[in-house]
Amino acid sequence: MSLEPKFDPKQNHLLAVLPDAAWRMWAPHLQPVELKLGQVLSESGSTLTDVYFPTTAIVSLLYVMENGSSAEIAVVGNEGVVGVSLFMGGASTPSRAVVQSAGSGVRLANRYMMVEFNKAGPVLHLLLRYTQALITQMAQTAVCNRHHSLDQQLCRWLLLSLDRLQGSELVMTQELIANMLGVRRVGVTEGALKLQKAGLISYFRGHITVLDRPGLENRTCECYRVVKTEYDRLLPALKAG
Amino acid sequence: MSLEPKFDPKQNHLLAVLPDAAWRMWAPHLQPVELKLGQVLSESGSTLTDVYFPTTAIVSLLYVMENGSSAEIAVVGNEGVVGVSLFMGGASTPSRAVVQSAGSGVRLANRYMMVEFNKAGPVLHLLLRYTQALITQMAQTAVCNRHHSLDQQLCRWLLLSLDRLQGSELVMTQELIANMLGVRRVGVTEGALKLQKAGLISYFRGHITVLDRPGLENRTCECYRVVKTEYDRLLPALKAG
DNA sequence: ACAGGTTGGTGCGATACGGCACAGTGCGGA
DNA sequence: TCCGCACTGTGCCGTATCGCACCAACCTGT
Repeated sequence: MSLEPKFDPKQNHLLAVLPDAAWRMWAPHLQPVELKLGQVLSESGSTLTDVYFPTTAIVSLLYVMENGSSAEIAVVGNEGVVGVSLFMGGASTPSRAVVQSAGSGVRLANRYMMVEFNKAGPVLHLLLRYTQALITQMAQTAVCNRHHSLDQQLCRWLLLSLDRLQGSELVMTQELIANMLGVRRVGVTEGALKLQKAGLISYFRGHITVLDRPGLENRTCECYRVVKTEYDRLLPALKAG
Repeated sequence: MSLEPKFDPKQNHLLAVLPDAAWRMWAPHLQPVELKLGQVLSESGSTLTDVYFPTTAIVSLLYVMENGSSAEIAVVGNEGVVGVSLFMGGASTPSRAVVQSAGSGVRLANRYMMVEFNKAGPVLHLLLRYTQALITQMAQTAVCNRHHSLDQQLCRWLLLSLDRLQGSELVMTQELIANMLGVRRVGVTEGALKLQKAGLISYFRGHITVLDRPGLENRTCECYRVVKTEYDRLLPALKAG
């Protein structure tokens, strides 16, 4: 074996604990790659063709907003793998994977990963696609907490809740909403007052009615749309229902 | 069928698009349940025994901090399922599932879910456990963005990066760290200055050396520990490596 | 009809962080 | 050797949000 030790794939902990049979399947197809600082392993929204197992490099999962500012959602080193969306069945994610600390890793083409994935049944596939949508929601929650105003987050929260109900009324006190958003109750009061004065919602003692849904969508940040789009993309069958 | 229409399991979109064969397996075991406002479906850290498919209810995934304040990580309605950690192979998560809007749902005991899960091979199982750890990291990023100071987040970020490197040096400018955390570069400068003056780190033109790791752990918030613990729990084989 | 709890609204000072501008300092290429 | 750039540090001001305290309106049960 002429690989330099620094390219030993087993430096990646996931590969290190792979069952022997799987290791023998994958080993010939693992390509050592040098990962340079700032290198983009996968662009937001693009279809992935490979997964990367970092050995000494560190990769950041970064969400870049429309205005250019960004936030790291998670970090992946030799304990993990970049390209989770492939075996989750989603093919892409709304975040960018960028090398945060230069080093090495190994690349595996999607098709080998798929052999494993395809052993699972359609039910698990469905559940995993849902889970990927859930991951997007979590990531966007992190971004939103970082960058957007309480008012925008309130709109986002109302819309996400509304999407999961039939009518246009929410039974929900401002105190509870505050707990959900992780802010003061008073903050929600102030935000809700603005929305009410703008004629977008009306509420009374724990009952919130949305009067102008497009109005809410205008006020909220991109986060709502990103999450919504991703649910629709990953679970298209649900749109009709 | 004597079920009231409001307990029709197919109101849940995931169940609605289930392949026929799977539906026939599961249908007899789906128990209609009423979900009441504030009801806790799963407590943080406890081992799940059932998954819940909401039909008309909405469930919040809530992270409750040690000091009692909280933040919603994600919301689940009739488009999804509560208890993702079961088919991810993790059995529990550090967040609480609480009913945000009363309504109905159906419950499925873990063992039926496991039939599907077990069709997948050990490789997918490993990858899914990793993914669940990644989910925890994302959720904690959201919580941290909401509740903790830039200084604490900086410590958390340094520690998470350090865990993925060999030595105690990071090659990383303050500007890049700022992009990761989603804050101003100046904010990182100020935080790093404090850490340097406290003797915890030293840095020079893009090279950061951690001098006192326990000191950093003391300064950071619970988020670091939660994430670390969850990685160790879900991927115990990696601890030795 | 009254008491007590729940829900929503207002006020006020403290502060952490953002935006912006600019200065010092060391490295590295021509 | 010198210029330019990258990295870090400082200052100033605006503001969103927090913590806390208190009040007003309304509902519920006895």
